[in-house]
Amino acid sequence: MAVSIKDVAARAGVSTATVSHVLNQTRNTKPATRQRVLEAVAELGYSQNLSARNLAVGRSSLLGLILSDIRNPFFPEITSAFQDQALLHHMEALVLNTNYDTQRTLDSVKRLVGLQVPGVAVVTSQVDPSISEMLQERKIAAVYLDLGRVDRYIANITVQYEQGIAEALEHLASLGHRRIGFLGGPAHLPSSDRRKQAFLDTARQLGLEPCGPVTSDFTVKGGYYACSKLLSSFRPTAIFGGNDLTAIGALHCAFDRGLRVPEQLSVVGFDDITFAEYTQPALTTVLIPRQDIGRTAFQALWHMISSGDGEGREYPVATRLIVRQSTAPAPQP
Amino acid sequence: MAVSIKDVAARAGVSTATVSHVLNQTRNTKPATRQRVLEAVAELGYSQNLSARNLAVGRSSLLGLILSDIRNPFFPEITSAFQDQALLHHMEALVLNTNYDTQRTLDSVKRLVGLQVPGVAVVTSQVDPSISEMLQERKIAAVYLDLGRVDRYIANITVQYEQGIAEALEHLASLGHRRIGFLGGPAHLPSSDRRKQAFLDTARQLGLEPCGPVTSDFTVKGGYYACSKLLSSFRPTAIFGGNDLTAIGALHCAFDRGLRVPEQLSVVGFDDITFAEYTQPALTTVLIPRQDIGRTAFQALWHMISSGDGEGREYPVATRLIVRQSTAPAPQP
DNA sequence: TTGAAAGCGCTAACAT
DNA sequence: ATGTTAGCGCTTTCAA
Repeated sequence: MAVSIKDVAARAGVSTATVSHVLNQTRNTKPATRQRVLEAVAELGYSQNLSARNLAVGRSSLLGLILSDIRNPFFPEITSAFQDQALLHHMEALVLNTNYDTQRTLDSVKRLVGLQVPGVAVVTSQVDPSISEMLQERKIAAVYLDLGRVDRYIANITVQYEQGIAEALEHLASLGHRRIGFLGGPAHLPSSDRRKQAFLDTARQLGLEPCGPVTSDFTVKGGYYACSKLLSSFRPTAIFGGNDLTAIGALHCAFDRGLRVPEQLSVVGFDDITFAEYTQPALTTVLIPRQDIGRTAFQALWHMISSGDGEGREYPVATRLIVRQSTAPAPQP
Repeated sequence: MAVSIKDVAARAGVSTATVSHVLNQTRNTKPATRQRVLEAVAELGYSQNLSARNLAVGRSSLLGLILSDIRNPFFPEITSAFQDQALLHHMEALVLNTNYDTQRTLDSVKRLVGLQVPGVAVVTSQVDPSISEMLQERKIAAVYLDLGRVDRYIANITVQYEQGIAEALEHLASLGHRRIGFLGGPAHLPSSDRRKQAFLDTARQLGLEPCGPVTSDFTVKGGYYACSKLLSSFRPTAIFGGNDLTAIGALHCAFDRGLRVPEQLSVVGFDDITFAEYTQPALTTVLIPRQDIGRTAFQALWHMISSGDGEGREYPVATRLIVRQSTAPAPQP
């Protein structure tokens, strides 16, 4: 039906092997032959059947990218950078959305295994051990976000929250803030815990009075209620959101209480460049470089795939503080 | 290397044909046999090689989803709904990002052709004719957004902006607004043109004084400058953003000029449920049901793929007005 | 109810 | 420098 390599070979008057080699640049060919093949390809509008190719070479040109929620603005940035890198290496990114559902994550991995992908980036807040096991057993390269483990076929990206949080607190302290609230995330999330710990450690070090942490579930609504609780119990002049959605919730909460940000309440959140456009310009943020994460994830996979042994590495990714419209604390009544 | 269908067959003491049929439920098998096969599959941890399967059946289980910008919050919603539908039908969605680049769109299509996908959803603001031609020639089902054409292997989704815009204007008029600005999009975009036209038509019909349109490029920054220009030339009490990013830009502009929204300036934009969480609660919006678009896109493809003839259809998708914190125009100085 | 075997389109030895 | 050909793992017709 569709035009196949045989048609091209016939048209160009060469063997299929030659066509294959020309297309993949996998051995020398006389310029004239090469030319004829390329012409035939163009004339017939031929495009490689990648299923066949993948079957023959035993691995797919697809790379898996498992995300917990593509609708969370955190992830499209990662996706985009990952895809761009993949494209450069003639690979495709197959993005799978798990909706924070462990079972669905497992299913996704199985589907990727069936697709014979050589590598998978797992960018979810939690990773069930069965997932990394399944991948490692099959020698499929995998890179995780803040998993904290490195092994054969297992690489890890560590976001350096600590440094960004320290910068943010130093900034607030230098403006004169002392009572700073923290809206923490779910206790079971390692990244949530690290952020809280970094906040508390740095706050102590700087001699500040940390308020809270009050726990939220890392959603806008959760941030709203946590902030509400925090403002009722303490009188912070600044609030640090445990993640970006939480900080947005805090903004809404401040708005509803008639507290102007940042004049009467400074809010700091996590963020990245694109997302900043959609929110109020008053939000000072710790930037999590999502593009870097996406790019690094690909590179980690690529490294394991192309280096024979598949030995994984640790990839630190720095955060950065973005200051906007900061003010000193308002005088208290 | 990996466990193949042969291994399963051997383990279960049956032929590969039987294994295949059991797995695909494509013919009756004695329950006992079936049982043995399934056990063997479980024990060996077998998963189908989809490359081989796709090669054999001549079509991939992948569906293409071409987006102009995955980082624009408009698209992840669509992606998510599309993927969910695909999953229900045991298909994968391969999401490709074109960054509004025509050449890259063309490349994406070629890659999808190579992957033997049976269908492609093209959700970009512009579609080069060469793309729909290439797909149609190869009998690959395609669905477009606001392309305005239906044919064999070509379906179309039409977003009913007109109705949503009319509702919005009626709403503003009923509050007492009369001078309403419009921030239009690029002239070459059909959807941009339709929105502007709908605005002007309805405004005339309601006896309002339309201000503008001032043209923007459908970005936040573009909306900011367009709004700035509009406010300098006219004295509108309300502004209608040509798309969601534009409306956000208008909000920022109003903020920077010290105009409170909506007390001193009502801003209406396009939006959808999720996105609304990230923006100010003051923005009344015409909701573009992105989930509906994603779901409908899949269904359109599926219909063409499974109905023998591949005849495309027209799929209208309604918009909806979401009113928030609306106010009457402030008394003018 | 099951099995044998011929492809699907491509790659990569091995030949020439 | 190029051609021949044996698979890759699966589906599916045809036989049994």
